Amino acid sequence: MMRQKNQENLDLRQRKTRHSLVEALAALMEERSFQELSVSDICRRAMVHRTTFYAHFTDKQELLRYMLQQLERECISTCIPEDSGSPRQFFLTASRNALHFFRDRKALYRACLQSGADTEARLLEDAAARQLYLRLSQPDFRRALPDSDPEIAARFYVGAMFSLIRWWLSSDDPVPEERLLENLERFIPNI
Amino acid sequence: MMRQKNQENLDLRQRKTRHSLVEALAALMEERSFQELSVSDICRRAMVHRTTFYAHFTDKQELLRYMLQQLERECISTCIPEDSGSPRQFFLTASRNALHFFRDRKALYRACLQSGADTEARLLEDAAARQLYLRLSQPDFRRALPDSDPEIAARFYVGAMFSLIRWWLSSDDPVPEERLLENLERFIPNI
DNA sequence: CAAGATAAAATACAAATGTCGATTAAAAGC
DNA sequence: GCTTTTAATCGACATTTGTATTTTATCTTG
Repeated sequence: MMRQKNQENLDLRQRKTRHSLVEALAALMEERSFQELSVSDICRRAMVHRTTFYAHFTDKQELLRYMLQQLERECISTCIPEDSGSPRQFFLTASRNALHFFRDRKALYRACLQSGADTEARLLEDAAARQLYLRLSQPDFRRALPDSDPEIAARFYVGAMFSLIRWWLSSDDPVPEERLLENLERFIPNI
Repeated sequence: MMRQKNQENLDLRQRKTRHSLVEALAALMEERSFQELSVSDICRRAMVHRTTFYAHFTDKQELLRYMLQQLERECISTCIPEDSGSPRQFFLTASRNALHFFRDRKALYRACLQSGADTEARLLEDAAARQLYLRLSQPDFRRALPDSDPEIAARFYVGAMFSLIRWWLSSDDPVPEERLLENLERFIPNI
C-alpha cells in the first residue's frame, strides 16, 4: 500500500505523520504508561486520523518499536568509543557511556520496561552485541584468547552489562554509579 | 472480590477455571502466536465464560504471567544444584541445567519471546539472580572477593547467562552446546 | 445434609480495535 | 504550472475489550 522505499526517502506527508505520531507517543508516555494509552489517544494528540495510523503501523507496539529504532541509532553513536584501545578498555568505556545514556533517559526507559516494550528494547542489546563482536573479531583479541568465540564473548558481556543497567535503572535505591563501575572492572578480564 | 487466600488453597472452582485457562493458553500458543490470541479465543477453548476470565485476570498478559510463574518454580527447582561446591561450580552447574531446561522447552520459549511475554520472562531472571545472590553472600565468596558486591556480581553473571541462552535459543543455527559451555567456563573467575 | 457463602454464568453496555471503500488534499515528476 | 500519483481523511462497520448487574450453580462449613 505504501511505498517505503529506502527507509528515509519517503513521501513528505508520510515523514510528517510518522514524526507527529512519534512525538505524540513520547509526550504521552511522560504522562501515563504505555499500556494505558490507546491508539485513539495517540492520534488525537498527533492530530492524525486513526485510519492513517493503521496505514503506517499495525498497532501501538509497532509505533513504539519504530521509535526505539531511532533511539538505538542515537545510543550506538554516542556510546561506542572511536579510539579503540584494548578490548577491555573499549568495553568499559562503552559501558560507562551506556550507563550515562540511560541514566539521562530513565523515565523513558522505565516506561518501556513496564509496557511490553521489552522485546523492542532487546533490539538495542542485539545492536550492542554486534558492535562488541566487531571489536572482538580483530586480531589482538583473537591472539589473546584463541579458544574463545568472539560472538559468544560479545553476547556474554553485553548481556551482563545490559542486565546490570536494567537492574540499576529499575532499582528505587540504586547503588552509587561509581561502585557499579568498580565492580564491573573487576569482572572484565585484562585483555 | 475473590478470596485467593494463601496462593493455593483456593476454592475448587477457582482452581479448576485457572487450570483450564492455563491449559487452553498453552495449547493455543502451539498453534499461533500469543499476540494473535484473543481473550475470547482462550475462553472458548477453556470453556470458561469471558466474564469469569476477567474475575481472575485483568488481561491475557496476566494469565501468561501466572503461567510463567508456575514454570519459574519448576525451573528453579530443577536447575539449582543442592550440593554447594564452589560458587564457580555452583554457577556452572546451574547454567548447564538451565540450558537443558530451556532447550527442552524451546517452542514455548520462542513463543514467549515473540509475544511481548518478555517482561514476564524477566521474572525468571530476577529469581535466578536472587538464587545466585544467596550463594554469593556466603562467607567463602566474601573472603575470595572482598571488594565485590554479591548483588552486583549475581546480576552480572546471571544476566550474561540468560543473554547467552536467549541468543542460543533464538538462533536458527546455534553453536554446539558444548562449545557454549566451554566458552562459559573461560569467562567465570576461578573462585 | 442443610444453610450460608461465593464463584460461574448470563446479559448488557460503552469504549477501543482493526479494516473498507470512497472522497479530498497534497506531493512528485514531467 | 499541470498532470499523475499517492497519502490523508472521512464515515461506517464488525469484532474485541473491559466492566457492572443479576441470576444460577457449586463449594465449604458447621
